Amino acid sequence: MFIVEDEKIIELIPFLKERGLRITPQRILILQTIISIKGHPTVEDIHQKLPYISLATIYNNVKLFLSLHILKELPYGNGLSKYELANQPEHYHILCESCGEIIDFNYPNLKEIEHVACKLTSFKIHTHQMEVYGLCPTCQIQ
Amino acid sequence: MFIVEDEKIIELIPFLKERGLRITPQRILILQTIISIKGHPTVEDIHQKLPYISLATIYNNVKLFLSLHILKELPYGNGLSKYELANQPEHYHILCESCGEIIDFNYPNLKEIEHVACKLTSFKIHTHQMEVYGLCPTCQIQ
DNA sequence: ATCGCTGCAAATACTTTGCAATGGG
DNA sequence: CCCATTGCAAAGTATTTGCAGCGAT
Repeated sequence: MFIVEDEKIIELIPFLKERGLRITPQRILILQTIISIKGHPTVEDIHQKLPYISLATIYNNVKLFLSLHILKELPYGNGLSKYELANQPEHYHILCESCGEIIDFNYPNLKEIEHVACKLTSFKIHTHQMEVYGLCPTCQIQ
Repeated sequence: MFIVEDEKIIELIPFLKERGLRITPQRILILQTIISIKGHPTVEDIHQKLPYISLATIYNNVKLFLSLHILKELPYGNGLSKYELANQPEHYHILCESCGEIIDFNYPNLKEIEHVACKLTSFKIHTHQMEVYGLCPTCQIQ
C-alpha cells in the first residue's frame, strides 16, 4: 500500500462515520481493494481478491458506496458492471470492443455540451460521461 | 405506419436476404415495433407489444440485429439494456437519473476526441458515445 | 447492550441454450 | 425438401433479499 492510497481510505472513514455507518473490516477491505486495483473492477474482481468475504456483502457495500457517491458505476461491460472511485480527476474512458478493457484518458472537459443539452431538453443537468470504443493494442494484433 | 417507417423495413429485408438470413414474420414484427416505438425500447418493451412472440426469439433476434449493426445497444438502463436503430443521424443521449428515460439531442460531432484518444492509448478507434445525466422536466417537479 | 452488518441460502431477474417441431426459400 | 428459425422449458448468470447470529460503537 502506498501513501496516496492510505490517504484515500483515511478520508473515507470519517465520511462513513458521520453518516452513522459502521466501519467494518469488510468495508475497509473492499475499499482498499478497489483503490489498490486502480482499474475498473467488477464485483467478481473484488471477490477474487477477497474470497473470504461473502459475495452478498460485496454487492451490498458496492451498492451502498454508489449511493454515497464514493463509487461510480460503469455499466458498459457485457452485462456485468464495473466500478471506479468517484473522487478522481475528470477523465473519459476508452473501451476495447474485443476484450472489454477500460482505460482512462484525459481530454478537456466538455461542459459546454451540458448547456446545450439543458437548452434542448429542459433537463436539470448533473454530469456527463463519454466512452470511445475501439480495439486495444493487444487485440489489434490477434 | 408511416412511409418513412415502411422505407426502413423495405431497406432491411434485402439486407437480411443478402446474408442468407430468413425473413420470418417475427423478424419483420420485431423490426417494425422498434421502428414504430421510436424511443429506446428494452426487450421487455418489445415483448409487451408482441406478447405472442416468444421472449427467447426476441432476445435471439435483438442479438442478431446487434451483430449486423442494425441495432445499437444502450447499456445504461438499470441492468436491462435499451436498443435503438443504428442507421440514424448522429446524436447523443440525455438520461433522467430518476425515471430512466432517454432522450436524443443533437450536438456537433465530437470526432476530435477520437483522435486524441487514439494518440493517448494506441487503440484503433471505431466510434464514441456520450451521455448527459440529469433530471427530466417531469421528475424535477416531483 | 443495541441494532447495523455479515453470511448463508433462497429468491429473483435477466438472458442463453438444447432440442423437437415448424415453415421460409 | 432442407435447414434456419421458432418456442418451450431448462439452465445459466448476475444480483437481491430474509433472517439468524455476530460484532462495532
